[in-house]
Amino acid sequence: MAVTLKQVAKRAGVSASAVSRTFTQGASVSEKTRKKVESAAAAMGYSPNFLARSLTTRRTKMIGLVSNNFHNPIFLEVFDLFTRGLQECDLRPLLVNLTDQTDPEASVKMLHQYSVDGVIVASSTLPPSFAKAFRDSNMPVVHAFGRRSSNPQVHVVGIDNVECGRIAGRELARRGYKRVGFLGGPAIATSTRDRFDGFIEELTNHPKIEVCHSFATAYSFDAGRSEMCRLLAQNTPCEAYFCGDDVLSIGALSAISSAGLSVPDDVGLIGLNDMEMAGWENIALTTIHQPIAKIVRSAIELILATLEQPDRLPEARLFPCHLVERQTLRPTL
Amino acid sequence: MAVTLKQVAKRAGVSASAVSRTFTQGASVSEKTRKKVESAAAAMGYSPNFLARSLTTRRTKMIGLVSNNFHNPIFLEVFDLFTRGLQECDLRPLLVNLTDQTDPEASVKMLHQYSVDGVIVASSTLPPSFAKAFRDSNMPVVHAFGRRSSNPQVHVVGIDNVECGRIAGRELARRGYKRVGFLGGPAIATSTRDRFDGFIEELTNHPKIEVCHSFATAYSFDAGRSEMCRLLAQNTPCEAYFCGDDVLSIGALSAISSAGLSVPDDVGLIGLNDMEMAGWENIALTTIHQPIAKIVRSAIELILATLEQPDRLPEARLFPCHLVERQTLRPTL
DNA sequence: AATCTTTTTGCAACCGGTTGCAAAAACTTT
DNA sequence: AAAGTTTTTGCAACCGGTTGCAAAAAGATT
Repeated sequence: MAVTLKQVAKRAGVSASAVSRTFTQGASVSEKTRKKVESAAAAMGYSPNFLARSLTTRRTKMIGLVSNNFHNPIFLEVFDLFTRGLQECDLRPLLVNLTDQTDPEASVKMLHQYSVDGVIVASSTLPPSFAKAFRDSNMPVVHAFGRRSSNPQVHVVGIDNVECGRIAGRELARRGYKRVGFLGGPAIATSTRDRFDGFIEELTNHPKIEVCHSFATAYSFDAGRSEMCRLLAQNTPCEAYFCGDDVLSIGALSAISSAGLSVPDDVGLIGLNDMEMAGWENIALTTIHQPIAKIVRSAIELILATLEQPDRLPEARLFPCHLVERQTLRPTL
Repeated sequence: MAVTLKQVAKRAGVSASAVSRTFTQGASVSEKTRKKVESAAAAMGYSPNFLARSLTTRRTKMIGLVSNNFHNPIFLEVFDLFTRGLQECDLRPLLVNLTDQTDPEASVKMLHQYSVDGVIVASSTLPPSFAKAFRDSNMPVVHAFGRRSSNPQVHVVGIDNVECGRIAGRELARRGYKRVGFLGGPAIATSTRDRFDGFIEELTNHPKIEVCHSFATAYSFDAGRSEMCRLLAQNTPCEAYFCGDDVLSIGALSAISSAGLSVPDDVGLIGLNDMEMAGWENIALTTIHQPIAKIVRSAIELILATLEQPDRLPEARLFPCHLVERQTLRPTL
């Protein structure tokens, strides 16, 4: 079916090596044979088979792009950035959805069988067993949106979630709220824990502020909404909440307005991510901006560097986040 | 680095063929050698290299998943469904983002070089030159969310956009609106044209209803918002609009509330897609449900069938859509 | 024109597997 | 036990490329 190198060689009246060399960067071919080969190839519609090539070059130029976040709209942007960024570097993402996966080894094995050059794990809610499996895979791995570990064994690119918690805490304190809440994502997610820890830490500097907390079952609108409904039904809801994520905040927002309350007059809200939707006029969420584009770019750079130099020491690149003020916190007193 | 078949063969004391056969479905190996091979393989951590295998089997089990819709949140769901569905069939999606691509041939060539078994194009806004390039690629191609053509040369799975336009028109008429508008996506997108045509066609049955139309620059929140702002600033906005897509509707919704108007009292709105967000309580969009999960499942089935039987005639599978009533149209009089 | 360099070329082995084929081994049947 | 049948096995060729190496061709130098 497909045209092979040998057929081109025959037609061009040269050896197979000559054809191969015309299609490999920096190989030695005379201008004359190159022309012959190129015209034969063009006439026959030949282009080299990357997979066959990969057998000897040991490079497939495929990168496993692994995630389990297919319900948070911010990840559409993440996928967009990753795919475009990788394509620019002449790499192809082999997409792996971990959602249904129970066995971490299975995914690692599969990526290995497809000989991907490296793996980018894009997830903030990766179960530890998966993190471990990828770490032990002896493929170059970069964990984007991951957590810096005290003893990193894999590259991590993301934000300092603890610091984000502090920023949120500081901001609520500054606005004079006296009773504040943390409405986190899944309690098991490391990102949730870190944000929580930072939040609490910061607020210990303000002993007069009362702090409570609860966790939604997922990073999703529904989870945010139902958790906020529950909180509002309690006797004493807080004056303001730090939500572990924008989509959670938007769910909470919906719960608040359903309850006939208004934001920021009755309840204050601060999110995290600054997803596109947070800026929509009917949402106008005050939130902590996470520099996704930078994270993605950096993750790609890091994986490229690791391909060049596989024994590179694991590195953690954490980007600073900043507050974006919109309309869900009351003004400073 | 990686363990090869030959090493396993040596350790197990059998020929390479024996090892190969142990790892191929339905090959003839005695229980005894299978055991020997399996224990050697397990001890060495061997698993067959799919790409090397693909050279002889001519199956990579990779499917190109091509799209240019990375800004409409519904596509996150689409990607989720596709990746999970493909994984269940033991296929791997090689994701291609067409956004920056100017040359259709380049993508086709790349997919060819990676020897994908087939291609799923998931896009409702595919420029014709791309559609043509994929059609001519002589790979199995299924166009999901595509348009049925009068002379189909590629499989299409999607909805009947013309019929959706009719449904919307019929519904607005039924509600007694006398002045209705079509607020479409990009005017070049075939899906937009079809929805428009159906809408107009239906409303010719109601000569007393006045119809106007305009097109947003993209299927996005911002585009919907700014177009609706423009419309509201006119002297005589319509009583109700059919928006070509939910995300457009949500943008329009925002424009309407910013203008101090309310939905559905001042302006009625009907969308198309029934994305998750449409059901959120603070949005509650009345919309036409597009059965994404069915479309995705069907697209996968169709590509599988085409892999089995490559000369299958091009087929168009269009799924019926139905109205989901929420709170953005006024009740029937 | 003869010699020395440099570049280009083809051969052959290899990457990691699969598979048709015929021989070998294992069963059946008589 | 011999003959016939079925299953299992290894050899060798192949899938579509790349690459080290030595020979051939081209170019430079005297």
